[in-house]
Amino acid sequence: MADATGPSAAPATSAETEKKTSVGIVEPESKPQTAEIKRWGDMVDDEEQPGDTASSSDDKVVEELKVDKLAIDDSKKINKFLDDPEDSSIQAVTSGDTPYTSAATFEDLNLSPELLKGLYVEMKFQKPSKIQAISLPMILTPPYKDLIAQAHNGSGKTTCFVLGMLSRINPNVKRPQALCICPTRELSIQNLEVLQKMGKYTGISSECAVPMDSGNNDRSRSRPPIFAQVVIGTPGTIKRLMSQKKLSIIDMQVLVFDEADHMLAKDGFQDDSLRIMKDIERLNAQCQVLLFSATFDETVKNFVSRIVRKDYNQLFVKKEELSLDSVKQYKVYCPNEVTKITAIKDRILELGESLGQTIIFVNTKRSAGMLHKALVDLGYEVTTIHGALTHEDRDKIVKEFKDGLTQVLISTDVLARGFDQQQVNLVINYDLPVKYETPSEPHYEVYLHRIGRAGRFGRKGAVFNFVMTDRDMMIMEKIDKYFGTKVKEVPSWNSEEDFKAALKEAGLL
DNA sequence: AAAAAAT
Repeated sequence: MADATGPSAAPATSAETEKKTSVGIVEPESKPQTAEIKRWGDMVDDEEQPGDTASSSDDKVVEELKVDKLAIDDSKKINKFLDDPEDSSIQAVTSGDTPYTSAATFEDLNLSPELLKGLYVEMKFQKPSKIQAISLPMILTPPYKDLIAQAHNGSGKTTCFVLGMLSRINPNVKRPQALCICPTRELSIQNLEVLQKMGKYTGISSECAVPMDSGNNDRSRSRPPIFAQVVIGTPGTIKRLMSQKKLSIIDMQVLVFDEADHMLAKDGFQDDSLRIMKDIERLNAQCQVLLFSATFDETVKNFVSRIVRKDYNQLFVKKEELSLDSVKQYKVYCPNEVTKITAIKDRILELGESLGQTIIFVNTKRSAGMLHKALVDLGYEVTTIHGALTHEDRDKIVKEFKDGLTQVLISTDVLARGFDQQQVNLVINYDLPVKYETPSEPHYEVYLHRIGRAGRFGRKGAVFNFVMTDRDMMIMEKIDKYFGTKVKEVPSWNSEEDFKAALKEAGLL
């Protein structure tokens, strides 16, 4: 148990010279991938790492995996309407000399028959996505090392950690063995639903640990202890259950942080997350920690690499390759609030359901309420979600949207991350996401997460960024520069043709 | 003071 923690705890076989090859991640040899490029071991973290991590980065091997788009198209693309989200590089850094082989099929992963059945029958998956192919062997191969994994929005990260949790449960132990912490109630519920679907045939028990009925007076202290084998929830509730001894962590094998960059940011849930992690670590030093997100800015990246166990694996994507090609981004100049509302009304809502579903992001609850009232007063059916609503209302609004009963959802950043609704083709940034402390700076991570609500799993999508002020103009320029994109301008907010042309170009009309 | 979580 304790021997799995130290850097020296690598498996007995430690042939220094074999390190490069033994660490390798082998691409599935299925296709004639002549265009595949591999680069080995020469580039350690391109970030400047002071002395403290020198020893750990020495024994890491970096590999850049690139699959040429054409090679994929030629070979196995079945659905030509889906852009392949896999065709960008993921940078893998493995540690120690554990060999990993990329999983070409789910069968390669030694999953239980019940779990495989869940993947094929319930989830209707055929083969692992790129992040799944690379990360799952790292997650599932003993010795169980911590993993920091970045992958594109909608590329299937949830499946990675859900499979990780499900496949490590001892069915005979009827106590919590896997814990997943999420930033919002909605994401916790969504992840639990995925886990229950995927694990349908496994008999594994699971439970959500999120704040309960807000409607009544807080009698929530009478919550019973948790015996479920997998627990997914929000930090405050998890922390409370732990301190009340209603959530046993003695058997914990896997600890997952979804949206890990936010969970471990100091303006996020750093304190709660660290507390939970430390408590579990203290009782259970071998517990595997998995950190997943589409974004890790340099600060967080540096921080998280220090808090996981020394001998960890990591997968990262360059920020210039993080934007989804399948989601076309636009900016629209609107001189004032009224024109923003008119543009939504005349250019978007009037098109009706042909666009699929739409999410309109705003920066504040007040802005959400204002826009909601304006559109409802104009006679349109929109729903709105933000953190000031009751839990019941939030659940209801999300459910209606997921069931397709509502087409247009106004939201604060409560749904910016992780929310997965495949029918969302259009995202509107009614307000541009900015950093709170420095409102002239874009919030790059929030921007990327918001636009990632469209284009799930390679689907086509469009984003309209409403630009009202000079400051907004600058923010869009900074976003372009940061992500290496060139967000096109819709010439006139008042032109039906302009919008239709944009939507057509995005593949939505 | 913000989004969110929770006290």
